[in-house]
Amino acid sequence: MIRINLDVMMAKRKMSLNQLSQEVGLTLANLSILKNNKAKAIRFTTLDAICRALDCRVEDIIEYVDERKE
Amino acid sequence: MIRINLDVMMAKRKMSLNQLSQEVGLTLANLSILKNNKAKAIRFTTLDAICRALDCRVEDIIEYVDERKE
DNA sequence: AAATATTTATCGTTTTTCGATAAATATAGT
DNA sequence: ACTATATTTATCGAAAAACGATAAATATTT
Repeated sequence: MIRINLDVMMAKRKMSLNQLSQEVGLTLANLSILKNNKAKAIRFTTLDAICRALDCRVEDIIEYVDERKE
Repeated sequence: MIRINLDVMMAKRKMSLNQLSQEVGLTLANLSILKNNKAKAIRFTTLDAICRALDCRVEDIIEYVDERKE
């Protein structure tokens, strides 16, 4: 199971959706979808832009949760 | 910049493309493309299947390299 | 040399992103 | 309660890309 932790990282950076959408170049609507785990895929260009904007790593945004263990 | 380290993880697990494609349910060709950083996006279902098959985390597969620092 | 593994390419279909936009809902401030 | 702001949700359409199927080229190993 893949979990999106974009909300956590945004909170750590005190960044709003509005700010992030400006920096990343994604619309508010689409960022919101990603943030709430509604997206089914992601382009590497988008992931790159998010990591850059939040100055974080991939694992801060996307997490694999092994459901065999949990 | 997003870097794919699938090859490293496969080596650690001594797993061939053939094996991995069986377990993940992707064709050899498409896995090869992903492994060699030719893919431009990834579905979370695919990422999930890869992490499960290799028993690893997202960051073992996908890495953000900050080009401002390197 | 032969078998095996991997890479690269092309075609067609399906899926999904993503922008644009609008409306609904939630949150915070006065 | 009202208002402004922020976020979520939804729909439409276009563009991008995954992905399967397949085949051929290349590399690797035995």
